[in-house]
Amino acid sequence: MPELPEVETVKRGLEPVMQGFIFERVTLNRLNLRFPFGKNFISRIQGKTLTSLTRRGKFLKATLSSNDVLYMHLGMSGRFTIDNNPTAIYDSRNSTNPKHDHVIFEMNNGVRITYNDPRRFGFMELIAPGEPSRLDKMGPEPLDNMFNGPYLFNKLSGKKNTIKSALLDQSIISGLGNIYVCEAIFKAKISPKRLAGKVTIKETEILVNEIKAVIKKAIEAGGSSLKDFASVDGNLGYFQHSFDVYAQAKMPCKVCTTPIERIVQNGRSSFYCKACQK
DNA sequence: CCTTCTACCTGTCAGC
DNA sequence: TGCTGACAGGTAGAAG
Repeated sequence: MPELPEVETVKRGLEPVMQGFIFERVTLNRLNLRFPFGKNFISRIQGKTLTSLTRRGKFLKATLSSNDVLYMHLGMSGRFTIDNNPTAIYDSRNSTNPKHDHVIFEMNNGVRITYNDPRRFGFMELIAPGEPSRLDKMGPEPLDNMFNGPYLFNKLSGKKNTIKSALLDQSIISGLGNIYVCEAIFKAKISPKRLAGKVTIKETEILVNEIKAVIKKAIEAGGSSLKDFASVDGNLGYFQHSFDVYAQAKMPCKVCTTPIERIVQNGRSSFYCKACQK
């Protein structure tokens, strides 16, 4: 269930073993994940240096020495593991079914990176310089200064969908998923059922601050997981983190003890406190 | 254009 | 024990 903080953790884990190194061998164990790997996927990567690895929203973005960019999305269940890393500590909790090992990168430093994804909602795509990509329409990063009260208020004004739905829209803000949207609107005391266009400027300021706080805290938790386990796993951050409302149905609200409710919006679960969130 | 719905995919778990 | 159905949810594209 990787959202921005988990993808950031993965990025930090992969960077030291991939950035600046050459892809010696790329192996695909099937023709597609969610989408087909493009034609010449292997030949366009093999022999190239990964010059920089960054994150944008929930995407990993690997720039190659050819100037092609490899976009990688973990979908729901994607994870990377690092082998032949002398500092890696094997953790059986992270073991994966090898039948879902779909992509293997072998770098010229002797490190092998395996992408495993049981549900195959993830995808990898090579984009040539100047070619349009999915990231073009992506909204600002939550921690960027341009993501602020006035920006969000402006984006929400006039919108007829709910605040829950609007915050999941990656063109408004990138990187948020179901979990951190639930958590952030709880902190901001806004009901998931509120219409986006009805959120006041004052509430928007509070909401922006809570989104930044929730994301920052989760990145820090992911960072400490990475340090402890020296492995790359988008799920680690979640295990260390307990949520105020997400998946807490019927549990007492941490603020007022009212039982947390679960409702379904746009086919997704929302968890909230109907006493605290208006 | 805007919003909502559905497909995609498999592992897990509750209930019978 | 084994079956069935619900659920997890990010994204794209269709439908409304």
